[in-house]
Amino acid sequence: MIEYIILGFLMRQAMTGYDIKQYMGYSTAYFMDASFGSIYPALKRLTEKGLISLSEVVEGGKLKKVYSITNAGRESFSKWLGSPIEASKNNISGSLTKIFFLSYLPKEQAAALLHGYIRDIDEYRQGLTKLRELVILHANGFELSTLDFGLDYYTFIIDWYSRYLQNL
Amino acid sequence: MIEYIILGFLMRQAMTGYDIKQYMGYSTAYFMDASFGSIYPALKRLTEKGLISLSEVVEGGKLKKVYSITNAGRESFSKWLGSPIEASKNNISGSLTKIFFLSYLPKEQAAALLHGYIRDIDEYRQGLTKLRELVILHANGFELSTLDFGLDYYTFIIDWYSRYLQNL
DNA sequence: GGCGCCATGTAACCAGTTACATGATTGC
DNA sequence: GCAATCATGTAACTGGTTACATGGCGCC
Repeated sequence: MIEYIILGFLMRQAMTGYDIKQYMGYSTAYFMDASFGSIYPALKRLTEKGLISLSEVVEGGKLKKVYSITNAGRESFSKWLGSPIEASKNNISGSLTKIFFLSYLPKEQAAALLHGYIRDIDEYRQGLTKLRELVILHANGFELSTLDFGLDYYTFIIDWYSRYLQNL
Repeated sequence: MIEYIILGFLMRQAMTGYDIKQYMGYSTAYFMDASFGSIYPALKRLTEKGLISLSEVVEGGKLKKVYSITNAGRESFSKWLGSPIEASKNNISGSLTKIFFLSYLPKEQAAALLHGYIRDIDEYRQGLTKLRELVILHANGFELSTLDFGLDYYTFIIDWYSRYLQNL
């Protein structure tokens, strides 16, 4: 996940590891805020894979490693961005990360992606309704309400993304 | 987390590791579904800590390890259940796990817990509103909408738990 | 005799976080 | 001179998952 966020950031401009952390702080922070302990190793891995490249710069006496995305990196990022959003798990971060970078996807492809996500969530919600019939036989009120939260929650997600899709 | 779920299940009745997995499948599965690879080691740890105890039973030729919660375990569980629900992170599972076991908490304490959670989420939501003013200066529409999702999402959470609190 | 379920467990892996270590620059 | 911020990095830990290994029972 963190690797794709980094690629996404580098799509806009070259950055250092420190910059990336800073930028996260006032952009994706609320749904995704990685630590240096995951950013620096991720930059290392991405460089080894050839998806980004670095140039070492000395600025104000400090050594800076400025990373840029390569063509292979752009390709990898686009492939990931266009792939379906996983609906199965409580994965707000996963879906929001794609929304965040959606400007890098052609409009029709973005619409298709959201459409598929809404369909998958709806399917999952229907599965929950079936589960509810089973659970109601043995669960107490408290236990049942966690399931009802789930139903309401997925309804909210479906509504929100449907509205979002219309405004696209 | 998994350790507290196990303690919660054992509050109701003694169970084997396999039972726990089964029971999760038709109760907490949609927000929390652990694998055997985390259940068995957790049972081992809980036993070592003295929070649960086991009796080995041979039933139908199969060796079963039936686990029961100890007094220390009950105490640990109640302490955890009564402690504040973390509002800071996208932690649906965390809050739902407590809702699921809320019947083990005295009504007033349950109400206080939910009340505190709603207050914390509301505070967090206000922080997001402030962040939005900052973000709007440099973000594009897609980037901003992830933040708007956050605002709508926390509004949903607040509404849901407020309604829940009233029906308690 | 083979499939599906019951039942327990371990080893390797994963995607991160926390805490630590280092050192330079800027501003009071 | 010392605190805050800039800047990079590693080691140990965390809380799991996946895949594997083992074996017995019931049923067709």
